[in-house]
Amino acid sequence: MRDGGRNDERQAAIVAKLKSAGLRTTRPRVALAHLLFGQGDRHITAEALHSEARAAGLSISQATIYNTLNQFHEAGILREVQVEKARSYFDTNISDHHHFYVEGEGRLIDIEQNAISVDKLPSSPEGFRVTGVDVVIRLTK
Amino acid sequence: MRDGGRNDERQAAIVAKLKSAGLRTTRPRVALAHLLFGQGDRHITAEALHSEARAAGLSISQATIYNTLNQFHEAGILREVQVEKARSYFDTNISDHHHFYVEGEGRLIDIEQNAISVDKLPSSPEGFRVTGVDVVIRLTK
DNA sequence: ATTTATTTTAGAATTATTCTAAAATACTTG
DNA sequence: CAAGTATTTTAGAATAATTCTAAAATAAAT
Ligand SMILES: [Mn+2]
Ligand SMILES: [Mn+2]
Ligand SMILES: [Zn+2]
Ligand SMILES: [Zn+2]
Repeated sequence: MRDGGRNDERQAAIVAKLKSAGLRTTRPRVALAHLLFGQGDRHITAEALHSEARAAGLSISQATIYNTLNQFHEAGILREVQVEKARSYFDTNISDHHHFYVEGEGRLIDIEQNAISVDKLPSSPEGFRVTGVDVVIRLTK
Repeated sequence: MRDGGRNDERQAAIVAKLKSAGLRTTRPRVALAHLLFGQGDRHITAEALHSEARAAGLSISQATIYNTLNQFHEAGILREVQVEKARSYFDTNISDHHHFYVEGEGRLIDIEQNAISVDKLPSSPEGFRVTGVDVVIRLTK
């Protein structure tokens, strides 16, 4: 059952992504990278990713889920978003952008950076440099 | 040792604040309110407040620290700020404003609302309303 | 004063996340 | 390829912030 090599291309793209992030291409990492990066931008928690992995028939430990998410984050191919107490979201969209956060549903929605103008930033305190600007607009029904 | 009634005034102000927030004025609540509101705007964690209380000779349980912070928050006299995984900050400044967050030090610094112009907010998804706009500027040395 | 409703508390429970150290796997070298 | 070495994965325990439980203490109402 060939497909003209389309799957091989996706596979190669994932492998290249990990390689160029300085990460070894192990089976669990490649599989999780497929779930994370294979279907457009996503915002996902560790537990949700673990469920998805199990649902996909993969047997990957919880520790590996956390290790992998943290490694991807440190390697710069995932962004960590802090919107609620006690649980991190990981964002496959690493471009500069902001978020709507739907309270109760626990859902994040991207806002393009230029949809908000964060003008005239106050100057940072002496001796510090800006490592990120996070805008979260909280929503309810 | 009189002081012209200045302490009584502060005490009365605290009591009035709790009353008008619909909260009973119990001894632990009044004592914590003094620590929280008696020395200008602050950003503090539950654990830090507990330490301060002990240092001030108060014996207040951990559960009461959490209960009180949550009640003050629900009553609208404290704001809860989510900047790092696994730990909440409570902010005695409940006006609309934003924050610098100094990573590593765990310190929050207020930014007046009009020091940043969050213009042309994108319209919220159909059926939702905005309950808050949080801007966090992360800093490092 | 008595009664009733609320609050405080010690300690246990919960939950996301990290740690540990041993087994498995990936990469390198001969 | 065959060892050897470095990295990764894993089960399960540990950690840490927060919440829960249910009983004792306190506050408000009668
Ligand atoms: Mn991280
Ligand atoms: Mn709360
Ligand atoms: Zn996003
Ligand atoms: Zn503040």
